[in-house]
Amino acid sequence: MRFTEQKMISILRHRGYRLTPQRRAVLRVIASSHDHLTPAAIYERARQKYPDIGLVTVYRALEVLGKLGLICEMHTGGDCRSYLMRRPSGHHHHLICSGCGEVIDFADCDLSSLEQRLTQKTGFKIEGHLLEFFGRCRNCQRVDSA
Amino acid sequence: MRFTEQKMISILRHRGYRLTPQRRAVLRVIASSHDHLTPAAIYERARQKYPDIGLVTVYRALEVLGKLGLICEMHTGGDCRSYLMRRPSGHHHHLICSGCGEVIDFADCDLSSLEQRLTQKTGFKIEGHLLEFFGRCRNCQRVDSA
DNA sequence: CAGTAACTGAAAACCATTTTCATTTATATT
DNA sequence: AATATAAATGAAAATGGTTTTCAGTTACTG
Ligand SMILES: [Mn+2]
Ligand SMILES: [Mn+2]
Ligand SMILES: [Zn+2]
Ligand SMILES: [Zn+2]
Repeated sequence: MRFTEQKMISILRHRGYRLTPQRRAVLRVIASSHDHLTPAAIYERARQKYPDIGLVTVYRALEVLGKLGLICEMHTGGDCRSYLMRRPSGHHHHLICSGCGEVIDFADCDLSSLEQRLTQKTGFKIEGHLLEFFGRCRNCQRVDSA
Repeated sequence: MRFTEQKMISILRHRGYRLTPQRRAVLRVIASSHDHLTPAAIYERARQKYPDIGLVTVYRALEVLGKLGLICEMHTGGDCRSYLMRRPSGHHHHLICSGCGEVIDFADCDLSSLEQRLTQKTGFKIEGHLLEFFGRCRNCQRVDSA
């Protein structure tokens, strides 16, 4: 389940943000892509709908969408350029292929018992977590062993 | 349990790397700090032992230490400037206070059943994971509610 | 229709990290 | 100890993603 473009627009406006053609273009790109996209990639695609859009504006749109909880970031372990991405509407995590970059979303993380233990031991009030798995997809495993 | 400076030196040399005073300085900083340090912070401290060291050299030393598995990186969820840090000698994770930045290491993550499930569902061969918790430490909770 | 705050784009600034390259140095070999 | 040499260093410049600045434009309210 994911937010539709319409749903995103209504959330945006409901929160007092203006609906500009630039934001519309960014929204459309995000809503219609099945991949996790970098800001630069979103920029490239948005330009097809709206050639005069600036990269700055894409960054600003992503910032707003982030605040609204409509996108989230992906953290690769490596050199960690934080990748912005489209987002299924709920909490989820990633399984990332270190070979080809393929990303699989998954949502069923159960860390609650671990969280409890940590809270007990440290007194921290835990508010969130970041969890990403790295590995090789089927294809890359095949190539590896060839 | 953590590596001693001596242990780190012996690993370094055993792998054919030269032992320079600069690397010695970086190693000493890392081995003697109880905190997670940024490259810049390591640079500042290393200069006290070895005033002529360059920041570039710190980066290069950290790269080598990374290859040798003597340090690892910390990923904050936020704007994700990857922080290099000192490392207890084994696999571990972080519990990070979003208020004051305090970091607590912990090692007992059991994600194997989740990993198995993912492997079965996706065919991925999972090689590693990134797990960080965010929350508020006792102090910051107190300040929050004041 | 205004009136106004929100929004935009170009350019410049930022800033952590990397690259380049000429010089120095740690180490192995005589 | 002197020598040879590949590895390591530091200054400076380059990179590249992201943010800031600022003057002009525009979406919305009334
Ligand atoms: Mn995702
Ligand atoms: Mn740690
Ligand atoms: Zn792959
Ligand atoms: Zn705190």
